[in-house]
Amino acid sequence: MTGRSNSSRERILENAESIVLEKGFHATSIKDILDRSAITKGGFFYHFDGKPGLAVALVERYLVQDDEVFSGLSEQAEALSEDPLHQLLIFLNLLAETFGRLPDTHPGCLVASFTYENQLLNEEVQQLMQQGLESWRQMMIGKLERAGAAYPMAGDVSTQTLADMFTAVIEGGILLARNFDENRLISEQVLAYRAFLRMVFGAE
Amino acid sequence: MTGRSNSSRERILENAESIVLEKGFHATSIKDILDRSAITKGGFFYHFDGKPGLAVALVERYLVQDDEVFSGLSEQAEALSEDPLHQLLIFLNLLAETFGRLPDTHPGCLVASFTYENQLLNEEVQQLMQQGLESWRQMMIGKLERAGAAYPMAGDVSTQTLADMFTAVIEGGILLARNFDENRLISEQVLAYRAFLRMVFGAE
DNA sequence: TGAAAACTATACTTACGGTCCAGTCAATGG
DNA sequence: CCATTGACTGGACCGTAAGTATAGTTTTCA
Repeated sequence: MTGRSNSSRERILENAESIVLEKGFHATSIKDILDRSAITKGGFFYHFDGKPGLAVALVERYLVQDDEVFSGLSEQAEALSEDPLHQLLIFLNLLAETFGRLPDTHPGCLVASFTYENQLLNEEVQQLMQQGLESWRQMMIGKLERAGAAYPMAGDVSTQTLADMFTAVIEGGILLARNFDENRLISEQVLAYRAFLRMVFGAE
Repeated sequence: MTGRSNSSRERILENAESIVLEKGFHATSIKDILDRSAITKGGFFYHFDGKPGLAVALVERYLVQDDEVFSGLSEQAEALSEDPLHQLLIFLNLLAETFGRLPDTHPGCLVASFTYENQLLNEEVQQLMQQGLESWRQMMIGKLERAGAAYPMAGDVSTQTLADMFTAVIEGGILLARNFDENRLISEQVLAYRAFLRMVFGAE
């Protein structure tokens, strides 16, 4: 229990994540990480069980942080309205604003990055990624069901598919944003999804 | 101009693409490709200007093939209806069916894969990727505008954002499909997008 | 048939990447 | 006050990858 350890470990993870999102996991060498993190190889191997161990730690950390963002915005939305549908719509507005406020191009989603290298990653990482996607799905299913209890749902799309669409438009939006170097595109996708939900729930 | 050349080159590209989609570009070694393609290093370097040259050829080929699929489905849809909105809706149905018919998990999108390694790729590749995304956008803008000329559009979402959403749900759907190992998820996202468009155009 | 294209085969250089290990040093606690 | 532990440093080791070189062989087309 030292103050030193946690800060080094966290610093390594933070730098590693940013490099991985730039270049991909395999292309990120341990030396890349060391150079940015002011630590040596030995220090790295003290904290992580090699590169596979780093991958696990990266995903774990990413999912926790992500959950914090979603939870924070959910709480804000719930404080602003009593109505479950309005809460959902406000949540999406807040999320779009959050994406829009980013100063640079969105760095990307670690789960998406790892998805296209998943043959290299051990089963533990793959399970964590699936868990992450599942938790986003369940979060949205919860919001959609609460809204659906108060408002009839049109459009004949299953709640799960509607929930997955949340993840899909964000991941797709990030991809567009990165390629066109326009952050705006993520927010626009989130707001388009919001417009869809408004129609599904017959709101105006 | 020999028959031999084209078949070897094509065989290399086909195998390279499938390995890249499994592991990512950087993690794909030239040897991996040689082993699957029954060719030697000399042969490979005869056809491509190293790995950077391979990347360019891979994207070029991918975009052409992709365009062929979209064009084919568009033509089918246009043969089945005169109405631009119905053509669009049929097109999306055909696309969802195409995804659903895949025997294995969808291999993934090369543009998405390269997006998360774009620091490694030269400007030429990045430009090609952007061109590809732009052409998908323009294809959908065309379809949406033709439908919009015949039917009023509700929902206050810009045509471009609606067009980008096509790419977003597909890329997002592929990501979900790969992680959950359920191809169904792609088709569902395409059909959810279709349901959205139906509402936007007030169809029933 | 002859020239060019499309290769095979092998050897080699260079560099880098992941891993492991032996040692250092400061703080902690008994 | 000394033994132990946590948090490292720095470098050796070994495999592997990209790319080069070169010499020779087969295939195809004109």
